[in-house]
Amino acid sequence: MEVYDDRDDVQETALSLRLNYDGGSSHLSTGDHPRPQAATPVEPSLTLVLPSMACSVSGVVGRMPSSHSVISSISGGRPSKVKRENDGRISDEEEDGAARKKLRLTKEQSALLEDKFKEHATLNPKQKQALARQLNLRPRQVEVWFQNRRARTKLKKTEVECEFLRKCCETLREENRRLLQEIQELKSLDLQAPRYMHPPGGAAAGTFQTCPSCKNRDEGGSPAVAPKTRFFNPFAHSAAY
DNA sequence: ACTGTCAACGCGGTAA
DNA sequence: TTACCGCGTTGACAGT
Repeated sequence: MEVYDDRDDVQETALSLRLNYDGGSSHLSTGDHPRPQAATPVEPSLTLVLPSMACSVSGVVGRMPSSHSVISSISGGRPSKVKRENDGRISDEEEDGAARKKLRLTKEQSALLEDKFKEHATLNPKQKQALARQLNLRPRQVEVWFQNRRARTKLKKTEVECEFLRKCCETLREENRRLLQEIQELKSLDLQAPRYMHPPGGAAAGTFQTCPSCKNRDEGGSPAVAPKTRFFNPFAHSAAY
């Protein structure tokens, strides 16, 4: 397969790096996925869309221009180590002795992948094959792109949640500060004012005076304060064993 | 030189 | 066993 780089400044470098990135046959089996197709394709069940991360490229979505039709951009760089995986299969890095170069997807490829990702965050084998054909990439590359894209989505979501929690924390801290201050103020008032108590039976006891509202109640008036609330005890409502 | 991004890898877990 | 996924990591590369 032909290789090029969409960045103008390095195009000549890329052209000198024509690697056989053919999607078909493949001795280029990568990672842990040089496997036959699954017998039962699984329909995607999840749809995740993060508009902020969607890359929109005007115009060219859906079909690659013919000039780009067999192209993935691979930029030049120093050779990396040739690695062999634990099952003996050869990774992408080993290609006629040439090291794997950093692949950069073209804008068109990225845009189409993003579009497909918006439709569904996972691909069944059929969709993967079709997309790979359409993009002139290997199915494995499409698969990896989707995996990384899901990871990015998750990371973004986590960041958003983290930010939300941070704001919640800040709000609660502020509320706490306010309540503490209120307590302080009430305490200082309490030191100046006479002390009242709410006697259980209505009778005044000890050294405390009965507060006006309790006095009112004891004298037959309607209580100024709400009756004592009963706290919900989750264990009290548990089913009998 | 440093840092962020991202394609790709390696491994463990899981479902069929 | 196979195919796939999530997760952590690596390394190339671009931008500063």
